[in-house]
This record gives sequence, C-alpha cells and structure tokens, in this order.
Amino acid sequence: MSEKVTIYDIAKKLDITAATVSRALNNNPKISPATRKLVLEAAAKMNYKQNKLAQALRSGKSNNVGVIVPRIDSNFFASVIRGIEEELHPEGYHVIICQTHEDEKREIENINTLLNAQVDGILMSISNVSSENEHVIKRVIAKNVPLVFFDRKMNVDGVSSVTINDFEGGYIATKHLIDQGCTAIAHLAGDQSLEIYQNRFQGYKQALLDNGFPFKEEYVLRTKSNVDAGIDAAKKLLQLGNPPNAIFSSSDFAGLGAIQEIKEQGIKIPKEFCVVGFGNEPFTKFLELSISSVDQSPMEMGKAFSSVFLNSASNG
Amino acid sequence: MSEKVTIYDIAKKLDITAATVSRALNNNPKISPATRKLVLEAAAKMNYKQNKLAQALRSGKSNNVGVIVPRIDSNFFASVIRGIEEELHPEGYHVIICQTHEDEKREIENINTLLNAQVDGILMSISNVSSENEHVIKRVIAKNVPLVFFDRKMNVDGVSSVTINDFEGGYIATKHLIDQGCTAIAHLAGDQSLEIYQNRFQGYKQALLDNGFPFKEEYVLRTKSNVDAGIDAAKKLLQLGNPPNAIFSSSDFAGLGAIQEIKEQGIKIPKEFCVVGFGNEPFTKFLELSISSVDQSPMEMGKAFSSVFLNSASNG
DNA sequence: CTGTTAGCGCCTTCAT
DNA sequence: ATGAAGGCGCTAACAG
Repeated sequence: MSEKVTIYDIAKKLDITAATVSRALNNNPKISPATRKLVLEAAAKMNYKQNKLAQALRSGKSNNVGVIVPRIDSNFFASVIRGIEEELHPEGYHVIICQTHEDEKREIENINTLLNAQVDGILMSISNVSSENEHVIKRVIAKNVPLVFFDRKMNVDGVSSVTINDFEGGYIATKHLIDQGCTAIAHLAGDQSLEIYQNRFQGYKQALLDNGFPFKEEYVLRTKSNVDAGIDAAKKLLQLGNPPNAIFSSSDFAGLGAIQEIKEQGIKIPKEFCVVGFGNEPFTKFLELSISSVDQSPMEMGKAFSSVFLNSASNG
Repeated sequence: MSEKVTIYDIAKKLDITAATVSRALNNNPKISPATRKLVLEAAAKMNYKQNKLAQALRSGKSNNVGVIVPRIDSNFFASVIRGIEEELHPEGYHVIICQTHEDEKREIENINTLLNAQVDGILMSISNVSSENEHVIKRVIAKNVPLVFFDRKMNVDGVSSVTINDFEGGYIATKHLIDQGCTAIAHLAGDQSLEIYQNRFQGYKQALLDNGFPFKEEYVLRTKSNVDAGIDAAKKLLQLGNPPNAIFSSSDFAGLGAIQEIKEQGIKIPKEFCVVGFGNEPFTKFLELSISSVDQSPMEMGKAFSSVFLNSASNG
C-alpha cells in the first residue's frame, strides 16, 4: 500500500522545507550539491513521483494535447496520431483522443472539453464547416491555445493547417489514369463543403483540361466516404449511355466499393476499367494493382503538426 | 481575449462567495433556486468554464484513463481504443494514448507517466513479460489504480483481463482448415512467452489431435507478427521434404506474407494451399477467400474494458 | 441556505 | 543556500 508521497514527506524526513525539496528536484541552481544529493536519494528511496496535476494547475500547463478526429479506427487518422505521439512523447506530452463521428455537436463538445481539461494544444480534422463551430474555434484562439488543422481544414485567421496538396494529388491521380490510356474518367467527389474535396476535384478538372479531355458533369458524383456509397456511384455511372472507363475516387473506401460493383458486373479490372483512390488505406496495397492510391503520408502530417505545435508552444 | 474566468469572478460580480457559486454550479441541493439561477446566468454570460485540472487535484480524480498499446496504427488496437472512447466519453472520461513499440523500457516508462498524470485507470496490452514490468505493475495495484489487460495479458493477482478465447480461436481456425480438406497443416506460432500465442498454439494442437492428425514439430515455426516473417516462414515450410498444404498463422500479417510467398512459388490459393490468419486486420476482407481470419472483435474488447473499469471505479 | 476556512501538491517570489 | 508564505481553482467540512 504505497501511499502518496509528496515533497512534504521528503522534507519532513530530511528536516528541511518543501521548497528546498522542490528546488532540488527541479535542478534549481541555487542549491548545494550536498542537499540535492540527499533529496534525490530520499526521493528514490521513498519512491516519490511528481503529481503532474498539481504541477499543471500551478503552471497552467497540462502537458497534454488534444486530437479530434472523425474516428480513430481508420488507418489514416490512426497514423496521424501515431506520428504525433511519437514526436511529442519525448517532449513529455500526452495525446488525448476525441472522436466526432462526423457529428457537429460532438465536435463542439469535444473542443470545449479539451479546453476545460486545459490542453496545451489542439489538432483537429474538422467534420463540418459551420458558423457554430467557427464560433468555438475563435474562442480557442482567444484563449491562446495553439490550434492546428490537418487533412480537412477551415480557413480561420490565426490557425495553421497541415495538409497535403490536395489539388496536386487530384491532378496526379487523374493524370495517372490518362497515362494508363483511360479515355473517359469519372470522379467520385466527396462533400464539397470541405476544402480537401474541392481541391481534389479541381485537380481532376485541371488534369482533364491540360490533356485535352472534356469535363463532363455527369461523370462527377458526390459520394460519402464509404464502401456502399462507392457501390451506388459505380452503378449509376455504368448505367450512363456513355459510361466511363476509369474512376478517380476522392476516398479509398468509395473507390473500393466502386471496384466491387464493377467486378460484380463482369468488367475486368484493370484491363477494362481503372480505379484510383485517395488516402492510401492499407488494404489498397493488397489489391494487386486493381486500385492505386495517392499517399497522404499521415505519419508525416502528425509529425508536421508536432513541430508547428512545439514551435508555437515555445514562442507562446 | 477572453481571460480566465473563475468562480471567484462570478462570486465577486454577484457579491456572494465562491463556495456558493461552486454549489450552484454543482447542483448542490443546499442552495436557493434563486441564487442558482443567478449564478448559472452569470456563468453563461461570462463564459465560465470549469478548470478540470483544479477539480482533479482537489478530488484526486482526473477523469482520464490511459491506454497502452504496442502501436496505434493497427486496426486491432485502433478499434479497441475506439470502443473505449465511445463507451467512456459519455461518462466524462478522456482517453490518453501511449505506444510501446514492443519496447519494454517504454512500457515501464509509460506506466509511470500515466501514474504521474493521475489517471483513474489503465488498460494495456503488454508487450513483454518480465520481472521488471511485473514490479511496476504491482505498484499500480498498490496505488489502487484499476488495471485491465486486454489481448496480451499477464497473470498477476488483482488484475482483470479482457481477451477472446485464444485457445478456442486456434482450435476453430485449425478445424476450419481440416474441414476444407487440408491434410498437412503448419502453424506460424508467435512469441511463445505471450500467453495468447501459447493458447492459439494449444488450440491448434488440440484440433489436430481431436481429428486424428499427427502433430509435427517441423510444421511449427515461431515468427514475428509481420509480413517479412511470414515470407521467410513459408519459404522454410515449402522446402521441407514433406511440405504442408495449409497454414494457420497466429498473425494476419505473417499470414499475408506466407500467402505472398506461396503465390510467388506458383502454388494456387486456395485450391492447393489454404491459409487462415488471426486478428482480422481489414485487408483480410479484400483477399477473396485466399485468407480467412479469426475475428477478435476489438470494439467489443474496448467496451468490455470500459464496463470493468466503470465498475471498479464506482466500487473503489 | 450561505459564509468561512482550509487544503489538494506544487512552485516561486520575498526574505534571511 | 534555505525558509516562510502565498496562490493556481476548486470543493468539503464546519459554522451560523
């Protein structure tokens, strides 16, 4: 039953003050080597552990950062978090996870809870763009808590963001299909209120334009990022009088659904039809060339956030 | 610049005491409806947010739980965490993530940091069984911090654990292969110092025995849980004078590697060779029957932990 | 029903 | 180099 050991316990045992113990423990220069040694030894013997909570209250610094993602069990988000954790752990920070499930209320609620928990920074991939959460986000800024967006962002003054170049990604993906000899390329566009999807869409358009292909409105379908949405979309596309022979999907999941449907209809992939996804979910690696995917390098994003954060933390 | 608003600020404005404000905010029965209303309104107007840190220090309860996993970017662990987060969020708890990368030092370090951060509970999938970490774990118990193992566990008095029945899983997987007509079944066993791998191995043995198949030592290879290890293992097995025609792999990743190598050698899966994995990484779903996998239901594990934890938290 | 007091564990002036 | 004192923000025990 090792009870709580505080600096007072050490002080009492050594017949000195808690202040002195604190100084010794914190490598304060104003202390004699002798007492420091004594304190350190006693601390070790008594198995003293600093109470981070008290320190946090005192210093106003919790050494925690919050990460808000739609869901954690997606390889992309998990990898981002891994990147953050690996970078920040050595600096003494912890990572607190929040999920929104794309729900705006939970998103706002999560920001507030993290603020109440006095996190030193917040990294988020926003689910919704609305005046509601814009309001909360402004409060984060007012509180001087470093906020960084990643992947899906929102343009707010004073907020950095870490994204890949989605325009370029969309461009490359489309160009890749063109290079493969595809002549009629459809696009599964995501939620167009989110900038990343807009940009991927623009990249797609630009690639068509630059390579002399016409842009056809009926080849663009807005889909959710899941397998079923991809199946539906593929069905619709294949029913067109002049169906496409390739798809650039904004999402790996939708792309996978499309592939399933296309195969289902007896069309050979990739001989007769090509699909490129976006996001690089690990399953894309095992589909034997039937789907390529633009890599978002999530680990790198996580690490990028960490340096942005550490910077603003030390300058703040 | 919305500065920190404390209960003292509210108290001053209303010309009452901080204690009264606190009571009003916490729905303490001993307070007049009138003052409560006043306080609540003022709090809202002044945009007061409770400082959880202060509350935590005061109450000795941080409302955080720590989760220690080898890595977070594995679908299995991510799903467990998702299960925990979903269950615990409504109860006001946060989830703090730590990764060990299978490193014993980081494992011990993580436990200590979580303890220092005053978490209310710890859920961990241990990487190593050693006297070192057994020592730290005993300290967790001594501190009365609820500790629950999941997936990979360790037998320590006073520690619950949440696992699937690995023995049964191994048994079912092997039986499945036998039912498919496989006659020579090899086993990629994991690290045998971990109980889950021992149990899967035992399940494998038992299934062979119960169905009249001989157990052959040379059919059992200890492998790490990654693709390369699976490739190596398959190479060795196929070089045997009497090679197997099926593999039960303790790990999906090793299983995948084995499949790659087997295909590489021109052997048809699943016609000539069957592989069953364990863990249910999502990619197994897209391999068109070439690999089956035992489902570990990670979300359920996460939820199971949560109820164990909430129980001990309320009884503790 | 409300005010007073005290302390959670730590650190940091201000003295000495 | 060390001690004394106060406060981070909150709540619980004790008065009244």
